[in-house]
Amino acid sequence: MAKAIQKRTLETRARLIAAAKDIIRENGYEAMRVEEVVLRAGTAKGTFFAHFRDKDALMDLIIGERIDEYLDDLQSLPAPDTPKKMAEALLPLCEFMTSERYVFDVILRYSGAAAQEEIGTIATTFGRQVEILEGWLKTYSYRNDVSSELLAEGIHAFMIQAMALRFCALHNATAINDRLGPYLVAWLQPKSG
Amino acid sequence: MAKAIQKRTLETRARLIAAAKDIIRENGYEAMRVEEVVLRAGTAKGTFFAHFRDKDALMDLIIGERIDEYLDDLQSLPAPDTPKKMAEALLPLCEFMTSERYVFDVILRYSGAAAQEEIGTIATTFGRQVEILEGWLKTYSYRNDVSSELLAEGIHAFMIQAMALRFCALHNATAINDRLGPYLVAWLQPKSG
DNA sequence: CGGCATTAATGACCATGGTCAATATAAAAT
DNA sequence: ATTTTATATTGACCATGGTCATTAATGCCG
Repeated sequence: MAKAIQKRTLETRARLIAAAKDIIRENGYEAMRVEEVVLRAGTAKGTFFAHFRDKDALMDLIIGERIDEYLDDLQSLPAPDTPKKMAEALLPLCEFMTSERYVFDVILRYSGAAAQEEIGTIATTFGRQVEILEGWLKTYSYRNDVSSELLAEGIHAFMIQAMALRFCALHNATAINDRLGPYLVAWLQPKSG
Repeated sequence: MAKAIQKRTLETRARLIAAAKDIIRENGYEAMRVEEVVLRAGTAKGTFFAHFRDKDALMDLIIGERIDEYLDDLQSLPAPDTPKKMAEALLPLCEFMTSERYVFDVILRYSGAAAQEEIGTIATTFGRQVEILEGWLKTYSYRNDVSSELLAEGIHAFMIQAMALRFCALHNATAINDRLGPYLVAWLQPKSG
């Protein structure tokens, strides 16, 4: 049996999401409070949790949506033909992901598909990102001793690493791309065995 | 001026830590509640926060201590001469780090030196780990087109990636080492340019 | 219509981490 | 020993996410 979702439901949900986005636009992701969302949306608190498993589930949705926009941009770009250019192409996405400590935390938490069962929006975007990277890797052959899937996963790992070090007191002097660039060169164009 | 810490302070602190460890031993990391710690230690709640910035700071301490033990083990081992053996050597540490979703979350949060200013225990262990890896990399030359520091950071990135995928609904079928092994082979012994 | 079943919304309530002005204790100065 | 200062402890209180039994809409059917 289909769910038979009422129109009202969709409206309420839309109002909640809109309210959350407003708050984020005004004061950033970290500032989002369920109470405030619910107040602006004109619903009771319980309603929020009838629509979203928890606060993070809504964050996952909103952040994931945003990531998807960056991936759209990436996809409209020509495949970069050097590791350095690749790092540059990925920079805007990295910058968004690290725009707030809180945002990066949510992404880390959900990228590993935190919510055990369901695959959330962010986790989905990660799959998509790996696909885009694989496309790039097939366009220009960087190295061919390993599968492009493995290469793509590696790029992902290095992105996370470069971003994480941004928040590290010991290492935050270096810009993301001054770190990601060398990583990708070493990963995609090793000089020898 | 030195702080002139009282003996009492150290005792209280020790009681708090001991209580927390007891709870963890009995019911796991996730189960640790400040209220319960304080109850067992026989102090007021406020005392807890006079000793630790927040709950996570204590977790950082306890988990970091544990990681240090694993690093001691690693250090007492002979340097592994192949990427595969390296992955095997790192397995116990990886298993501890992923023993609970919550533990991995704390590690991720604090590895990037979450608490902006102070360098916590976990962040410190990460520095130490990189040192150990660098030692290994210098003993047997894997590849020499890049610095061993960069290589060590890469190994770290791949460890995180392999562990994160453990919690991913899409990828949790693969064992950590079936993933880490290939990563390290590709990273440390690339076959060509 | 007017009942009837299904789905949505409500808000009082709970769990838990965290704060802070007030108080008690220890160490130093007289 | 008494006063003074520094440090540690306290617990009532707050902030915020999350729950759930109850109530209200909605839509269907005769």
